[in-house]
Amino acid sequence: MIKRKIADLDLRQIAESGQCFRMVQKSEGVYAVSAFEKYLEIEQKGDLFFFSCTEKEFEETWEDYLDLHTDYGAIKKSVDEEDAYLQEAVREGWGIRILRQDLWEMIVTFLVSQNNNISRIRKSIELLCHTIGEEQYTGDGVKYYAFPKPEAVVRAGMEVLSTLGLGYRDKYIFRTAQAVLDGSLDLEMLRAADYETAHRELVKQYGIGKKVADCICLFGLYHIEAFPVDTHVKKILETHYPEGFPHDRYKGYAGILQQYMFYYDLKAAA
DNA sequence: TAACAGGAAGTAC
DNA sequence: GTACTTCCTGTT
Repeated sequence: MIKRKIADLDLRQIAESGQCFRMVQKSEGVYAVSAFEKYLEIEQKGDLFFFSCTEKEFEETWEDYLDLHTDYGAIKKSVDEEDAYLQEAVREGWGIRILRQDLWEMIVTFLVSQNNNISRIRKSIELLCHTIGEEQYTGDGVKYYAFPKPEAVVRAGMEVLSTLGLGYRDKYIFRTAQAVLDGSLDLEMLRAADYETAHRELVKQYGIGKKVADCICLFGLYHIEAFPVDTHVKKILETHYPEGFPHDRYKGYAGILQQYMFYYDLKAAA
């Protein structure tokens, strides 16, 4: 168990921001997350955080996962003071960060996300992990499931995938897993590529369009210049930025601002 | 109940 | 290139 004081971080906001689907609330201020075949519980008390891991694991995995090396205070400060909408969105989602999540997990997750809603996405991903993910235990004996690798997806086959309630998305996942195994989709190449190249390669894949590719670039490759436009963001842009979003002002990190806006819109709808 | 949900593929022009 | 339809299924 280690303790840290961290600014610009709120677990509830991140868990509900639609960028990750395996961070669940255990109790008031306590969240559990499974990523990179590891499991972590975090308790938040204001800007104080308690992590259920060793110093070593924190530095090797979770510090980076939570993007703690990025100065979100500076990003929020850069927001145009005249832009009342964006100011309000940032005030509402002040503790959001872009998690540095696993690429393969994000590919599958955002394939599932298409024409879908958050609660159902969460259930589908959890069922997928429970059904074909590897069963694992923490040092304290807490059981959890790792996210299934491409090998596990191919091994399961369409027979199993089709029972998971994924709808027509099951074949996208199966064929993408096959593509990773046969080398036609090279994850290492994607990790090394710049945003434009990664996006171009991703949309070649069956089931991955422009929007899903942008989500994968933003959440799976940390290309924070990627700016996914879904139906919600499209409406936001039409309503608040009829002249177009000021991409020039926020060149290189517009994706982070997209996340504040998306979360704000989600909260407004609730 | 029928429509909808953080899109993409397939088809028709 | 752009417009339109269809695709699975849990939820409301």
